[in-house]
Amino acid sequence: MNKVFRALSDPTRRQVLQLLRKGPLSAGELSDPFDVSKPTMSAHFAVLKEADLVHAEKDGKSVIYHLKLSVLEEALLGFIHSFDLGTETPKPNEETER
Amino acid sequence: MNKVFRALSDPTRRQVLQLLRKGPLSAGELSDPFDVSKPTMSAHFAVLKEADLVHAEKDGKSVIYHLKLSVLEEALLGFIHSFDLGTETPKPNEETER
DNA sequence: GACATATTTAGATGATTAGCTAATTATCAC
DNA sequence: GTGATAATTAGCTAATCATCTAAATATGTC
Repeated sequence: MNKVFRALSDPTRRQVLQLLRKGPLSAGELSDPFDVSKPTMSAHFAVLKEADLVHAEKDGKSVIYHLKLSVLEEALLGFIHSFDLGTETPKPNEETER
Repeated sequence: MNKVFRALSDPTRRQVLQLLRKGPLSAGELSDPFDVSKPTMSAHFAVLKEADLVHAEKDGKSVIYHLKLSVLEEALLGFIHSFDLGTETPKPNEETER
């Protein structure tokens, strides 16, 4: 969960996730709209993968990235719900990592 | 919105927000549970303030911090909803900052 | 095998970040 | 005003981060 928020802290990575809304895209296709080098984009993909927000699948010369919407939703909605004080399980404290 | 995600990327800051769930707390009270120096916590508060996630109010010698739940919700739910493609207003693209 | 294409790894750099201690500012109580 | 308490600012450091170019690793085509 820490990794999810860390991954989401970069605008480029958030935009990559948005691009994946409509369906899987290759690393190249995902990189095209951005004005940064391929290696830089590759590093962004690695962060998203590490956070389990995307799944990478090799297809010939390409690598196809799939959005893992459920992971994104669980992290964000889970966090938001922890503030609702009523819709939430009596889980008084979590997130003591660092 | 970029600032919100940036602010949320740190576990300490997320925990500060959690502490503020039940009501306003002073800088000192917010710092107590953490094993870092007061100045460091003060810097965290500044980031949260900058993201508009908290409101600071001076009260005598103390500074009382209030959670701005609406800002948090709008940012996170807004982002999540942009993936739902159906529950969402036709706002095709946003977040082009950086 | 030689070449082209797609992506990642290696290695370096400048900027940002979280952390600290020491000093400063603000407020309250005598 | 002195002294105590609460919080922030100043100044520094080590670690992390986003970025780059060049090189390496597939994979497919001829």
